[in-house]
Amino acid sequence: MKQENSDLYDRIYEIVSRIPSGKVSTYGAIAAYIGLVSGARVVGYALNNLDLRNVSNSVPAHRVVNRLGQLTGRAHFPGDSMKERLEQENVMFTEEYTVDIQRHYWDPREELI
DNA sequence: GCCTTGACGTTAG
DNA sequence: ACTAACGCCAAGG
Repeated sequence: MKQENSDLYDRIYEIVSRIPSGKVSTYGAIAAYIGLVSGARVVGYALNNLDLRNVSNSVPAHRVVNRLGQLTGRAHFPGDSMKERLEQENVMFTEEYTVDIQRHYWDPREELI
């Protein structure tokens, strides 16, 4: 069965919304879960459209970081709300704008476990 | 309708 | 171990 573009975006938002508090996920993990091998860029683009959809409050995009744990999307957030948000979740930061991804890494399949 | 850019990731040197 | 280039999908110009 073929998936429409809208479904792809919706799926991304759904997975991101499933990220538990105090945990972070990566674009690649989400992309891989959907079926995209190296289409992690699409995931980022989808989150960018979040602002256009005005659902930023429903989708914790601040919990999504790259595989290095760097807050690459912090520039798209008002001020440092992304970093403060993660700190509010007791997420440990290895650097100013880098979270301890190896410790707080969360995979979409963990909910299945 | 073609080309460039982008919240990334992997492989090669 | 670090740096450079290529690849992927989607949207805007």
